[in-house]
Amino acid sequence: MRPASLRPALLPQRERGRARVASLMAAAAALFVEKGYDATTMTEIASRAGAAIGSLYLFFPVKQTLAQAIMADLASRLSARLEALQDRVRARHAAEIADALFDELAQFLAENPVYAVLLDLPGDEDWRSAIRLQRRGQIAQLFNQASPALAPAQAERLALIVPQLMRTAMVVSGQSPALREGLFDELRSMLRHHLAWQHRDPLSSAAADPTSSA
Amino acid sequence: MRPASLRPALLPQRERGRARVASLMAAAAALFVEKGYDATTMTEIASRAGAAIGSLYLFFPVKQTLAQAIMADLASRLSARLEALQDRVRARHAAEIADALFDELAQFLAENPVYAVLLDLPGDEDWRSAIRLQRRGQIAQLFNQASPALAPAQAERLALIVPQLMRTAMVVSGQSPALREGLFDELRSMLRHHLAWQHRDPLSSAAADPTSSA
Amino acid sequence: MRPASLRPALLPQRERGRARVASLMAAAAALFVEKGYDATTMTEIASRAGAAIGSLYLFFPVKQTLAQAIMADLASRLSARLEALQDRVRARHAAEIADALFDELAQFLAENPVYAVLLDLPGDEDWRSAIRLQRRGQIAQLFNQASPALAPAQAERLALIVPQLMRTAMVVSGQSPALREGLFDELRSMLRHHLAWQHRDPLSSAAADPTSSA
Amino acid sequence: MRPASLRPALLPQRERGRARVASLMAAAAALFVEKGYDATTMTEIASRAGAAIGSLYLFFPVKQTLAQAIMADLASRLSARLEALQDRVRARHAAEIADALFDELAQFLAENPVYAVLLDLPGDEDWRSAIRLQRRGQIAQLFNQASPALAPAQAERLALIVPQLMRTAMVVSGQSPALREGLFDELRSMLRHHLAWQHRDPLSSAAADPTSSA
DNA sequence: CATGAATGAGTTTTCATTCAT
DNA sequence: GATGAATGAAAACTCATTCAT
Repeated sequence: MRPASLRPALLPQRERGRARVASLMAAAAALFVEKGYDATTMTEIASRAGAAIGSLYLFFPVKQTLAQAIMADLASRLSARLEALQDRVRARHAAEIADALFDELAQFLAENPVYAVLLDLPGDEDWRSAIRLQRRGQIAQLFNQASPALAPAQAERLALIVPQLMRTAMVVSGQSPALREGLFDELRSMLRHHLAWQHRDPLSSAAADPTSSA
Repeated sequence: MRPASLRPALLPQRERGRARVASLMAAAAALFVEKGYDATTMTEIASRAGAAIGSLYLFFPVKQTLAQAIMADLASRLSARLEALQDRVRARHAAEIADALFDELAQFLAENPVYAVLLDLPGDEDWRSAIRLQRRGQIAQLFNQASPALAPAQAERLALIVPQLMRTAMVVSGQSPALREGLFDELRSMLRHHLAWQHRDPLSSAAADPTSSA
Repeated sequence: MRPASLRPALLPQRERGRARVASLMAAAAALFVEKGYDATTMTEIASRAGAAIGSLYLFFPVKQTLAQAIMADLASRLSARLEALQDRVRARHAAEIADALFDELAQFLAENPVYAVLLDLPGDEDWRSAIRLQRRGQIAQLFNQASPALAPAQAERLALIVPQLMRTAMVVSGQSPALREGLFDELRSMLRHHLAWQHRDPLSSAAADPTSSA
Repeated sequence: MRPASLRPALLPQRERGRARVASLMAAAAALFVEKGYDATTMTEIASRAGAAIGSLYLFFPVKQTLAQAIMADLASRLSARLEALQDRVRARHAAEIADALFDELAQFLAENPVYAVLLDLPGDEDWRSAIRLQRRGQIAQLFNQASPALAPAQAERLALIVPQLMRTAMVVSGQSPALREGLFDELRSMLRHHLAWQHRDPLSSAAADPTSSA
């Protein structure tokens, strides 16, 4: 493996180029999901996209740039969705926000399984942390607008938790449909109750918690 | 090169061999956690264990067998722990069981981070599914003994969910200690409340759920 | 390492590639003859052909495929020759056919010693049997067209015998030239007389065989 | 691969040692026939013989010494048989000698297929040539005692040819029994006629050869 | 003598990346 | 831009041989 070239990824100028880049990214995404990032070879990607290996390198001079490009695209799509969501749930109860967020993420991950694959790669490159950070920020924002208001620290924690809960749901996508369905509801309700509990009438708190370990 | 699986994994018969196998597995586990499975080379493993590459292949004729051996070991340790746990929580409330299970898994994963790394590898070999299946079965058992009783289907779901919640907790282990601490408690309490809620006095059920989306 | 046969043998599409493939096969053939199949390394082949090891694997992803490619080529050449021969000897006496076949094979093996080397490798892969079978069929055909006609079963036997006689002749190619010369003639005449004898005037048969062991 | 040790093969002193050596040689011979010399590993040989790899090296410090030991044994057995044969066929007709020799070799090779395998290895070590030379000499002797006498040069040639004819018969040992049987007879009669022809009444020679290419 | 672990040079094979056309 | 051949460092894996007990 020679040192990665410094040449930046060529930006496709014409329509034809943009289509080609899209098909290369699609092929790569599909393969990353099927076999994992490491096990997928550049040659395989090119060939699945019906392109020559040279063409692939024209646009993505280093394998990682493919991952980055795919993730940049998905991150911005997700970001847009979350932004739209933000408008819809402003000033709702945290439980409702969680519910909506849950659905949004579920749909997104179902449509773009490669997102999880690439975000969970070992190693911690900067661009990956950056994407995670941005997502966390956006989700925290979402919860910060809840009414009644959440403690900012909890919003932070939820921003970490919710996406992971989603991954749980995804992991079992290979399971029987019935199980998956139930699982989904269970997770969603768990989250909802959690938030409901924390923001119920504080007076009844201590007495009502049958699980308090104290 | 003839097919890789013809050469059987030698099982060490003398003390010296057993020690070497242990040190090789330890070196491999450490490296898998540090750099990921794919990025770790056999040469590196051998060298970290202070062994010759040939010695490594003597016991683990294919890289995958290392992963399998490590996982087989960890799976049986975890299984033993869960069995012990089962005796301690028999006939407790589901919420309590969840709490105890949560702690048990947390400790196990903290001590054996390689467990998560190897179980989450891309691809779906049989031995990996088998390990997952066994774990699910054991955890479901745990919940099936709860009192008041859970629906068996829910026990199944929880057996899927709890380990994932744990992973969530682990994933963020790179975060600031303060955040991690809070996160941990948040997850645990989420689970506890969820179970508490579902199995509280049934009479007050419908009226008391402030989050019902209906 | 994933199973070796997933990476398909690239077939060269440009002139440059075809030339390289030819030179790789030539280098391999030469080395197989010089040192035997097993003792020849892929590295050595590439280097003798003036190519990088990666280029060799580009076209021959497994060592065996080199042997196969070489044999496929030679087998088709030999087949063509035998077909041509068939036209020349149609309806001749079996002894004459044998003689001509003998010469044809002798020349072929002298020009392509690797043919014998690769056909005689230990193990019995399918492609090797297939080549042998085809050759047998073609030679049997040759003898089936003899006049007077041979019993089909004998044609079959000859198809097995003649190539081996040739090998005999080749094996001793390391001997002194004088001996080799005589040997060659001896083998050829043995075959000729054998066939002549069996198909002479049947009336004198029994009485004339001075060697009958009866 | 380190340089071959200079330590000579240990000669087994006690009965137990001799038995072990025999079983090691038997295991090696069997494997050499099954998979070829190169493809057979020392470890495999030891394990098939139920011995430790260390024990194998105790008696055969280099892989080649195994081949040599096996061949030395077989060569002397064959030599003894040929010597016995010599007494039985003294002063017989060359055709009869050939016939008897044919049978003798056939039986020997059927019983000891490893003989052919090891004698035909690529490369030309001295010990191998020596064995071939000795065999040739002995067979030439056989024919030199024929009556009427053969030209010494022809005896030499036959000494080269007959063993090869035998190999022909062996090569097809995988064929259907019927074919094999017929093949055997065909080869034997070919040889018999060849010798009969050459030593018939010289007066009728020219006229009687229907295949003379002149 | 026996044994089984250990060794490491040598082989095959892979694949990200570059180059010539 | 496009293509397909070329590259070679690095990885996986082998196995004859040696060594410690």
